[in-house]
Amino acid sequence: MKHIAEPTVRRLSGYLRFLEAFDVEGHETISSGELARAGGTTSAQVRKDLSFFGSFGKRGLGYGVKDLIASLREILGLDTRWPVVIVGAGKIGAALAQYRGFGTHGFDVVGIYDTDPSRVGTRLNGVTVRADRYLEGDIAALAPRIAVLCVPGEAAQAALDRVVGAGIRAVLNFAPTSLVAPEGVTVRAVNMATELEVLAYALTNESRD
Amino acid sequence: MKHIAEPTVRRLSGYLRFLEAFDVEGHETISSGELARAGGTTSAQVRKDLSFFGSFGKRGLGYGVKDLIASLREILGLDTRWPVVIVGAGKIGAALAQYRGFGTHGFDVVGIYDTDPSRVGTRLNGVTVRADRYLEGDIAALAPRIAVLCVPGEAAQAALDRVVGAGIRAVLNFAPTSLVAPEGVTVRAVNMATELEVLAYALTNESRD
DNA sequence: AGTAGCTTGTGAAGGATTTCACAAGCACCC
DNA sequence: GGGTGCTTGTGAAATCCTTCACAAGCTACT
Repeated sequence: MKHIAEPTVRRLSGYLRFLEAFDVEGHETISSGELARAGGTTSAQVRKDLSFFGSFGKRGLGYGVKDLIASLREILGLDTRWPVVIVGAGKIGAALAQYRGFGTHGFDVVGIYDTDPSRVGTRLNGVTVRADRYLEGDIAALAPRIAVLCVPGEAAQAALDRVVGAGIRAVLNFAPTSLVAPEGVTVRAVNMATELEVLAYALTNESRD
Repeated sequence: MKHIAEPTVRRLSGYLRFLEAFDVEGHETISSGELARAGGTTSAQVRKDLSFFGSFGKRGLGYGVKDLIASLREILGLDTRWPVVIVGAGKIGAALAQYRGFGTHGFDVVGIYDTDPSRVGTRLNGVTVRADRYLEGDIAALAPRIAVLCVPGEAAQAALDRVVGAGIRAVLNFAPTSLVAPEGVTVRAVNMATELEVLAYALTNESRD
């Protein structure tokens, strides 16, 4: 398979998100133009994005909503479920653990870890917070493929090293620190400060030309 | 000013994040190569990113850490403080409101709003949750420039329309829905599902070539 | 069966971003 | 004061991504 650009994958995910809602509303088909408007892009972009993976539409008609959902789920690797561990049960970790959309999108939280004894033992959405010393053993036993880091910035690199050492190769980092990972490990960062700064930049340079 | 690509702005934000930590560690100067390693990019990219805005380094030496921090803050528009409102005081809204990094990076939460009477009146990090009917009036009075949406997906578009109607032109959306905004309004989305799906895609296609 | 009206899929063109490569500049040392 | 070793800043080249534009294909209708 040819290499696919990350922005393309992101857009596919967005299309899927919209299609799920569109399906619930009872629509049977959708055109690339409608999908584009919802995804903030152009119809040509939508068709090009999809064309990397095959041809899913009917000319003159558009795309079958349910079919396209199924195709996108398969493309994104969502036709299997993904076990996930959350490292850090503070505010953000706890909020994530209780986020229901997690489960409905194919991701199962199989473990939550924290160093703070006062948090260990609490239940979050059916999963009990465990002491962080069980982290490596549990990863070996439960074989999660993805780790979500919700630890303070100072602890993030150490947490990354631990989960990577235990065999994890995909990490979602909520700590406000940029992490260094070995080759072959995918790290994605969700960083409040960065998002706000991009907005601040946009506002500052509104009068750009 | 020439138009600057968003990925560039994102990287600048990342450099700033790293430099702040680097400064605390007591370093005086940094080379583009070190900055690149921390930011997961290349030294040429770092220099190119900075060159859009001027020349901040000394040949043979690198960049003065404090100087570069100051320059980046100015570039990103962080030399003034930005008042922010948070719409929705559920798990995520509450977690954000209590996130201290918010304030230390130049953003002040001046209002938090919710429709749920049981949440109205609670204090989060010094700010009292107010009923959503005050939203428009408060925006007019307090003149926040940025709104952070932490409402359920079904309510997100309506929330966006309200804050935009009240004069907000930059929005950070945590709801798992893609929103349609009028021209001139910048909307950034932080979407757990999308981030996880990008990871799932990466894992599924590990053996790409 | 033929025509009209849409919409997809896709090569080619265009534009944007990243990488390359090297001249220019600074500090330190002999 | 000239030489050495590094590092920046930046045009030019290369790569990557998006947009264009149109042939092909489907449905519905006459």
